[in-house]
Amino acid sequence: MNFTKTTEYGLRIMSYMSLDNSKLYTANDLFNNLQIPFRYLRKQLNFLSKQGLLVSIQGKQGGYQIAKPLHEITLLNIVEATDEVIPENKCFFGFHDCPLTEKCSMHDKWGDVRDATLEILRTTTLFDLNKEKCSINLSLK
Amino acid sequence: MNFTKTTEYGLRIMSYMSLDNSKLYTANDLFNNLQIPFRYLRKQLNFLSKQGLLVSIQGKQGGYQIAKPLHEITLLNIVEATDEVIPENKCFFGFHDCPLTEKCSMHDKWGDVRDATLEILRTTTLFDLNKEKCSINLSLK
DNA sequence: ATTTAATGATACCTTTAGGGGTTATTTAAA
DNA sequence: TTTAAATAACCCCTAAAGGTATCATTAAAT
Repeated sequence: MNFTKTTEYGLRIMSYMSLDNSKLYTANDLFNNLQIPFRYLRKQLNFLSKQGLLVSIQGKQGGYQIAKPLHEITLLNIVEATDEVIPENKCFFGFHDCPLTEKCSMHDKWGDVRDATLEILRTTTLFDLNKEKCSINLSLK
Repeated sequence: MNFTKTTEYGLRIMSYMSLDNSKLYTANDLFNNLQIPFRYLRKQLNFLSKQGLLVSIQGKQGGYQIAKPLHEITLLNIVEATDEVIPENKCFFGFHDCPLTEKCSMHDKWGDVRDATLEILRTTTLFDLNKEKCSINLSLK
């Protein structure tokens, strides 16, 4: 009942980099500021680049940068890139042939929660995160 | 962004057995009606018994039965028994030292979703599931 | 008493998420 | 043109979740 570490790291990386999306961040820089194991961070930066969320620049003075305008990247984009997203019609009890047309009490209740979750992920962009004061800086040691 | 299989199975088992909580269900019976691998099902029935959610009766004519009145078992009880409990104040970005007193936009938004999720799990009992028509039967092949 | 139909206990196997190590490749700067 | 600072690629290790196999124990029915 959580995001995977990979998704969590993905959200953390992208949100941190969105604080200044014109800047080129090195893996070392991110390692020093985020609480992510170095090798795993490297692997994931690579992955996020291949997914088109980051642009990577090789060589000396290289680094990573957010690939698109902040308002074009939603949290759902990040979650989808790093994990399987909850299918829209997933049965609460995990029956793969639970017909959505047949309503059980959990279908409705759970559907509401799932929809609310997805709605937030879908409508919140990296730009939105920084509109208001965000504690990302504060939350780092 | 899902329950674990173990939690999903737990919910499935308990909800199915709540259709008739006076009945003694054998592992074989449950295997024939739920879509859970037999050996794993056996292990989990054992586990749920130790957790006090089921009562097991050994020997010929034995089986499993829900341990308490249906209205005394919430979905959260089942989730907590089979998975790590969802922390109340978990930072969306997974920073373990993210201070809740400092508000970032995600803290509020995500907090609302998390609260709604927990509220449903906490307030829905096995009794509630069967108040309304439930498609559990229909969802089985 | 013996058989039989049930659960209990335990150890093992498999897959995958998370993490680590090493060597190549790129490119700006000396 | 060599060096240094960066990313890329590849392979391996570990722990935990999910799943399997086997044998022991219980207790009703014969």
